[in-house]
Amino acid sequence: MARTAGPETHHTRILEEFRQKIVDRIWEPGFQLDKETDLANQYGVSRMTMNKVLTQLAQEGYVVRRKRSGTFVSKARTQAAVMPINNLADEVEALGKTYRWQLFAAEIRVPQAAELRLLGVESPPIPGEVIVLGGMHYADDEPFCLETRAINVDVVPNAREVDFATHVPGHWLLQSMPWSTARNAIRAVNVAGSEARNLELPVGAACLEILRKTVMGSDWVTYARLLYPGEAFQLTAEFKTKATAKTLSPQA
Amino acid sequence: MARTAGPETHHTRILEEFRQKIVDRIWEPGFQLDKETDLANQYGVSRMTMNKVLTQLAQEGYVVRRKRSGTFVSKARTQAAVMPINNLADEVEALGKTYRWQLFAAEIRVPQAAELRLLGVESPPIPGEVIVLGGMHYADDEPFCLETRAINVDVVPNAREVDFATHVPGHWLLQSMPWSTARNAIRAVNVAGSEARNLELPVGAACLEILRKTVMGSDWVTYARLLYPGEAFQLTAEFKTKATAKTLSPQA
DNA sequence: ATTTACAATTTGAGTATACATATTGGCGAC
DNA sequence: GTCGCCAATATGTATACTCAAATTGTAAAT
Repeated sequence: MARTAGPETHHTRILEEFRQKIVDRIWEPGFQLDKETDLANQYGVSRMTMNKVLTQLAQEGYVVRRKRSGTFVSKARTQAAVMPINNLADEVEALGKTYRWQLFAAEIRVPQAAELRLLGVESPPIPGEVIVLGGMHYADDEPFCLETRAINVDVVPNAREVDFATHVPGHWLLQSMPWSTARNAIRAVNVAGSEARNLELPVGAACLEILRKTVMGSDWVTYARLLYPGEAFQLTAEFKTKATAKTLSPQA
Repeated sequence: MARTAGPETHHTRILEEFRQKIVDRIWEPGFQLDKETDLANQYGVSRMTMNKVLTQLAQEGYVVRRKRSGTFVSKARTQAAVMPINNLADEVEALGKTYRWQLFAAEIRVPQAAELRLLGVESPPIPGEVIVLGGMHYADDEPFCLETRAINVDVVPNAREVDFATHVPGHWLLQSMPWSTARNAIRAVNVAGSEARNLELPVGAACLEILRKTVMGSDWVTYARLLYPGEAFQLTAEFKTKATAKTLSPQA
C-alpha cells in the first residue's frame, strides 16, 4: 500500500497543491492569495473547506493570515531541525546488532556536588535524596553509550522498586512518565580516565555529550548525561524551513 | 499583554483542557474518550466544533482516532527534539559579542574527491562545476565555526554573482532558497592540522561536526560542513514527547 | 493638512445538516 | 462451533448559513 497517497479528499488535494506552489516558488514569499470566497469558487468547494485548507497552511507556517488584509505567503523564516530520539535499543537493533544494558551502580542517596556539575544541574533544585545510577549501553558487546543519571524519586516514587539492572532507565522513564518535556544540550568533549576506559577509547578521543533534563509540569524528573563515542555514533536531524508561526504579535 | 492567554474561543478552551488532562494523566494512555456527539453535548457545542478539537488533538499526536472504534489517548510515543538553527550572526550577537565572517577562498571548479568525502557527498550526484568555499565565523575575534561548503550553481545560478566575502553563505542561501529541506548529521571529531590551527585549538581537541545537505525539490542545493570548538559551543534542543501521529497502520 | 470616526471587507468561529466510509460485533448459515 | 456476511455506529468530509472581530481605507470634521 502506498501510504504516501493518502485519503485524496478535496481539502487534502488543494492543501497539497498550495504547499507545492509555495515550495516551488510559483507563489513567492509575500504573494497575496485570493480571498477565501474566491478561492472556494475557483476550486469548486465551499468556503468552509477552503478555510480548512488555509487554516492548516497557516498552522504549518506557509502562510500568514490577517483579517481584512488577506492571506500571504510567509517571508520571515527560521530553520528547525527535528530529530527523533528513539530508544537506544531500537536504534541498535535497527543496525542488526544485539543490544545490551549493563548497570554499574544504582543507589538512593544525596548526590555529590561533582555529580551535579557533571549532569549540568543548576544550583537551586536539588531535593534531598535521588537515585544516582550509571551504566553502559552495548551494541554487539561494543560500548555504545555511557549513561550517568539522577532520578527524582519525589516525582517518580515507584522508581524505588524498579530493578535498573534489567530495566533500561531511559526506556522505563519514558514509559512511566508520558508527555514530559526535556531540554538537551549537545557538546563535543575529550574523554579521559575511567570514562575512556569504560568506552574502550584512547584518552582524548572526541565524544558526543548529551545533557538531558527532563521535566514534568514544574518538577524535574531526571537529569541524564549520555556519552557517545564520536567515531561510531552520529546524530541525524531532518530540517525544514518553516515560518515563525505562532501567534505573531500585532503590528508586525 | 499576556500572549499566553490566546483568543479564548470555545474550541481553543476545550483543546487546552483536553491537552492538560492528557498531559496530567487524568486521561491515561489508552483511555477512550466519549464520542464526538456526547462530548459536544457535554461541553455545549456543536459536533463540528468538537470535531475541530479532536482533529487538532489527533494531529498533535495526543490522541488516535479510528472510525467506529472511538478516540483514544495515544500510547505509542516517541521523542522528538526540535532545535531551531538560527543564523550564526544572530546567535553570536545574542551573546553580546560582535560577529565577523572571514572568507578564505571561493572558486568555481570541479570539486576534489577529498572535498566530497569531507562534506559527506554520496557517490552519484556530483555535477560538473560547483562553488567550493571555505571560511571562518568569529565571535569577538575568537574562532567560532569553521565552514566548508559546496554550492550547486545549476540550482542557484545567481550564486555566481555573489561576493561571499561580504555575504555569509548560509544566510544568503537561506534568503535565496526558501522552503528547502536539509538533512544533518552531528558527530564529535578530533581536529588536527590546518583545521586545528584555524580554530586556534590544540591538535586532538574535540569538535562538534555538522554535515548538512540542503535539498530543494529533487536537486541538492548545498553541502556544508560546520566545525565548532567543543568547549565553546553547545547545541540545545527542546524535547517533546509526542505520539507517532501520521496514519498509523491498523491493528496497532 | 492632519486627525478622527465610520463603514466595508475579510478572516474567524460556530451551528445544523447530510452523506461517506470504515470497522466492529453480532447473527445466521453451514 | 466456526466462518462469513450485514447492519449498526463512530468518525470523516463537505455544505450553507450566520454572526463576530479586526483592520483598513475613505470620508468628514477641525
